[in-house]
Amino acid sequence: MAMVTEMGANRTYLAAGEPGQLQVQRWHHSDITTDHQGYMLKQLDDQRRQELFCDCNVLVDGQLFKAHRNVLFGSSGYFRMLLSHGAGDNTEPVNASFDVFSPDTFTVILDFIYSGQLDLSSHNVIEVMSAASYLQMNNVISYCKDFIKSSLEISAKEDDVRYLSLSENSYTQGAGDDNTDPQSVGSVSPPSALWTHDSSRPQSSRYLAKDPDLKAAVLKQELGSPQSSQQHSPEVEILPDIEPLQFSEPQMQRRRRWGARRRSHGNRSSTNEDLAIQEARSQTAQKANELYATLPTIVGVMGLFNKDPNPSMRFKCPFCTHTVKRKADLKRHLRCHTGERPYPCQACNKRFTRLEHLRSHFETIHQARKLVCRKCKRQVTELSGRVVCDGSRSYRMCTECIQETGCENLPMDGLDEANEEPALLLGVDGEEEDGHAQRSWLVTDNDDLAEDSGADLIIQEVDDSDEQL
DNA sequence: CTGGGGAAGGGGCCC
DNA sequence: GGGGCCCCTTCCCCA
Repeated sequence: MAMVTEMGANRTYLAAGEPGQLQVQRWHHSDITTDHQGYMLKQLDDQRRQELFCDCNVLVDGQLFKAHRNVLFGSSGYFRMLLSHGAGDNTEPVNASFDVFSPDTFTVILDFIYSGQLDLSSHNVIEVMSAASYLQMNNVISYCKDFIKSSLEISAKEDDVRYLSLSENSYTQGAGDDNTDPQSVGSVSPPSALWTHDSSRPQSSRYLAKDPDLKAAVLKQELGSPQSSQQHSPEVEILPDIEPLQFSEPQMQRRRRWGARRRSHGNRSSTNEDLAIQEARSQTAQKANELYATLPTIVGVMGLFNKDPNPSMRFKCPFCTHTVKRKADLKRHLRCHTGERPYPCQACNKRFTRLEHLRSHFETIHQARKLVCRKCKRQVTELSGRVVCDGSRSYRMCTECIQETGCENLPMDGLDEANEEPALLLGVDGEEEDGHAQRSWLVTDNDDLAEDSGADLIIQEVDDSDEQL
């Protein structure tokens, strides 16, 4: 038997027998496959709407939904477990009841199951994600995450390299300030979703699902839609009613870092870019607040989590599968999803999700509280070592290593760090930062610095909406 | 390319 | 509920 694959035609066929003999050919064409899958899904959806052959009754908060157990089985881990228990008896209709999400939410979920179209908006995405998590529909969770990410532009770390390259280009081209188009920077795509703009519909964004099965399922409907002629690939369309923000929080941090670097090189500007960042930050805070406002109604879930034999009240994160015992811990955890960083370091402008992280950062980076020589790693006492500054960073070095590296040859300005640091921390316009950055590898004589119990650390919990950059 | 070390981030839990 | 501590993992930089 010979198998021939024509990649170009995306066609595979199997030929049996010798030339001249009867050949059995099976051939597969992707268009036909997706066409057939879409057609079948459409048929099932029609049957559901007409309540034909429905063998599953789902009661959601008093509202009855009818569906096919095969479809639910194939779409949801929850239903897979539920239905597999009664797999032996397929004659009786299956009943399921939910009160942990609303009928509207289940309508969105069910429509997605039968059509591949997920009707997400900023108002329902949290609850849809929570319901999807409950129903163990990982693909829906993933799409909700992408929707939220794209809305908040909480970019993942995969974007770092691309962003930095953009930043480098923007900021190292001399007049980078005015040339920095927020749109160009904000166009970094979320890692698992592709966004494009439909020119026929301004102000809207289209979500391109990467799930091939989903694409196939949706293809039929797309082909049948009036817009299909404009499309080159099957897509799942989500029409967000909130505009994607221009900058994510990590992106803004990097912009700020680059901005500080530029300022330290004497290129100061605080006009359109700062305003754009301020606006974006304000929007991020607003979106986070909107998300928080919806949480109390959905995060409290009673049940078995992590195979805990004792059922207890735990709070489930609407963005992931993580559960915590305390609401306060959930609030803390949510910051890793919302991108909130309410604790800025006034010395270097880096922002943190927790006060303790800020404190740790400040003590490690700016106060040199570790009594270890940075070079030789030996213990350093106040007599055997000194604090050495490198830009905004401070280290301790033993006397021998200081002599080896030649740091002692650097000018010592007799700076009293204990008095200098609070002023530095209070500064917000970068002036102090500039002065500090110029004092590269200074050796200071202040030994009280390390033992000071953090009094130098001025902590401000900043309201993002009116923060000065 | 790889391994080590430091910094950052996140979870659990106690006060 | 907030603050803080401890522990672990991940990321990033550098040799």
